[in-house]
Amino acid sequence: MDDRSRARSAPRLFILQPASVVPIYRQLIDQVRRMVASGQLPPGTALPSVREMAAEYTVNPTTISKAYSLLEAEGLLQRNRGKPMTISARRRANGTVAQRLKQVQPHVEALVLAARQLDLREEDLAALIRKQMGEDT
Amino acid sequence: MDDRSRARSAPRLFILQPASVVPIYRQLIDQVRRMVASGQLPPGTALPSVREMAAEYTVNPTTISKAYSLLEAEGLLQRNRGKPMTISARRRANGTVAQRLKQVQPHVEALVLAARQLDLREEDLAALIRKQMGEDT
Amino acid sequence: MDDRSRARSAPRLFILQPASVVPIYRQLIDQVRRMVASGQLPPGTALPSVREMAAEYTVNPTTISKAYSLLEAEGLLQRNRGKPMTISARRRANGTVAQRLKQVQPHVEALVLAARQLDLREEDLAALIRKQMGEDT
Amino acid sequence: MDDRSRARSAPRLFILQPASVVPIYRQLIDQVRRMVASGQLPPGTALPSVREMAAEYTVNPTTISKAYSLLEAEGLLQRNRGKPMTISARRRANGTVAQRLKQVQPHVEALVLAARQLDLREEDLAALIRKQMGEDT
DNA sequence: GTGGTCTAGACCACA
DNA sequence: GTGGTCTAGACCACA
Repeated sequence: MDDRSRARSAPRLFILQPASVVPIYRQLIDQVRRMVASGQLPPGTALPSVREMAAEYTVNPTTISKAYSLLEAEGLLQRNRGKPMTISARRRANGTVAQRLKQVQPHVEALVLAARQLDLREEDLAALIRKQMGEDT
Repeated sequence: MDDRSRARSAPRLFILQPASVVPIYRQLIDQVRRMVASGQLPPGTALPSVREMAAEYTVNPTTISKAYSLLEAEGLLQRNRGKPMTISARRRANGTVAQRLKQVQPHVEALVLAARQLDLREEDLAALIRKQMGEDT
Repeated sequence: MDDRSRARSAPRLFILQPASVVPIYRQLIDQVRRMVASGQLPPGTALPSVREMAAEYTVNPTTISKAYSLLEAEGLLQRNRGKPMTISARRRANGTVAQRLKQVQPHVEALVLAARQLDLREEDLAALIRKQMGEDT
Repeated sequence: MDDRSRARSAPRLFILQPASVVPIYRQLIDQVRRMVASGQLPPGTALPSVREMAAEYTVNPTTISKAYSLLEAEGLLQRNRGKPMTISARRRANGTVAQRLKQVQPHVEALVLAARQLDLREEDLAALIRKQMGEDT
C-alpha cells in the first residue's frame, strides 16, 4: 500500500492494536472471520499481501503470515500461487444473524461484567454504544 | 465444585477465565479495580486469602499472589501481616460516574468494532446487553 | 564461572547475593534504579536478557523477569518485543546529587546504627569506607 | 515498660523497623549481638521481658520470643526462671575492635555499593555519616 | 492460619 | 533469539 493510496485513505480495513493483550495475529483472524460472516468480505475478495499488511499496520510480516496461514487451515482463505490470497468460496458464505450474534456474545459478556462491577446502568451502556457506533473509525 | 454447590453458595465475587487471552492475574486486577471504583469493595474490606482464591477458582496460588502484589504496589490493597489483605483506605474513595464510564470504554470499543464487522445494528446490541444484564451471574 | 574467567571478563554490572535477606529481585531493582539515577545506565541502554542475567548470576529466570516487569511498571524500563529491554527515555533523566544522596540515606542510617551499637567511632567508619571504595569490585 | 518510664524516655535501647525487609527478629538479634560485643550490654544485664518489648515496640510477642530463644541457643542470653533473661557471662565478654569492625563490614559494603552505583564520592559519604553520627537517635 | 520468595520447567507470542 | 504466563511445590516470616 503506497503513500498515494493511503493519502486517499479509505478508512483501514482492520484495526490492529499492538499494545493489546490480544495477540495481533488473533486480532486479525477474528476480524477477517467477522467480515466474512457478515458478507463484508465476499468470496473471491483479494486480501492485501503479507507485505502490504505488514507495512500498513507496521507489524512484523511473520505475524500477518501466521494469521493468514491459520485462516487458510480453517478453510476461510485460499492460497493462489503468485497472486494474493482470496476469501474462499466454499465456507460460510454468509452467516445468519443468529450466527453473527453468537460471535459478538463474548464481547457483550465482557462489557456487562465490567459494567456491573463498575455499577453502571443499562442506559449508560446504551449511550456509550450509540456514541461509539456514530464514530467514523 | 458442582453446579448445585455453587447455586447454594453466594455468587462468586469474581469471574476468572483461564482460557481467555487476558492473563488470569490481569483479569483479577481489573475486576478488583472496578469494584473498588464503584464502591462494591469499600475500604477495609478483606479479600479472600490467596489460598482461598486459588482453591475457589482452581488457579495456582502464585497467580493470585501476583495480582494481589501488583494491586498492593498500586496502593489499592493493603497488606496485614498474618491477616488477609484489605482494600486500602487512602486511595480512590469512590470513582465518579465519568471515571467509571472511562474504565468501561475499551470494552465498548471492542464490542462496537466486532458489531460493525459483523454488520449488526445498534438495536441488536441493545437487545443482547439487556438480556445479559438480566442474567444472574 | 570460575575466578579466572571472571577476571578476564568485564566486571559484572550488578551484584546479587542470594543469601541476603533482601530478595534477589529487590536487589536488582534497587541497583538498576541507582545506576539510572546516576546516569551509569543512560536512556536506551539495553539490559542483558532475562536468560543471560539468569545464567550469569545463577538465578532463576523468573526472578529476573519479576524485577524487569516491576521496573517496567515503574516506567524505568521499556519492553521491546523480541529484543532486550532498554532504559526508558522518558523517566528520571539524571538524578540531582541531592536526590541521589537521599537514595543512599537508608544505608547510612543502618551503618551508623550498627556502628553505635558496636561502639565504633566516626574515624573507624571513614577508614573502612575509604578502603572499600578503593576495592575493584 | 510503663508510661511513666516512657515519658522520661531514655532513647530506646533498640530500633526495630517493621517495614524493613529484614525480619524484625533478625533486627533484634543483630542489635543485641552488637551491644554485647561492644560492652554496652555487659554480662548480667537484664533484658526487658518479652511482653515489655512487644508493648514498647508494638510487635507480636512471639517475634520477640523467637529472637530471645535464638540468642539463648547461641549462648548469648541466659534464661532465669521467673526472672528476666540476662546477658550471659560466659560468651564474648567484650569483642576486640577488630572483631567489631568485622561485624560492621557488611553494612559498609552495602553502602559503598550503593554509593558507587549512585556515582557519589567518598566525601559525600563522610559528610552523611558525620551528620548521622551527630543525631540523637 | 496469613502472604512472600524462589525454583524448575512448560508453553506461548513475537522478531 | 526476546519476554510473558502459569503451574507445582518448597521454604520462610509472621499472627
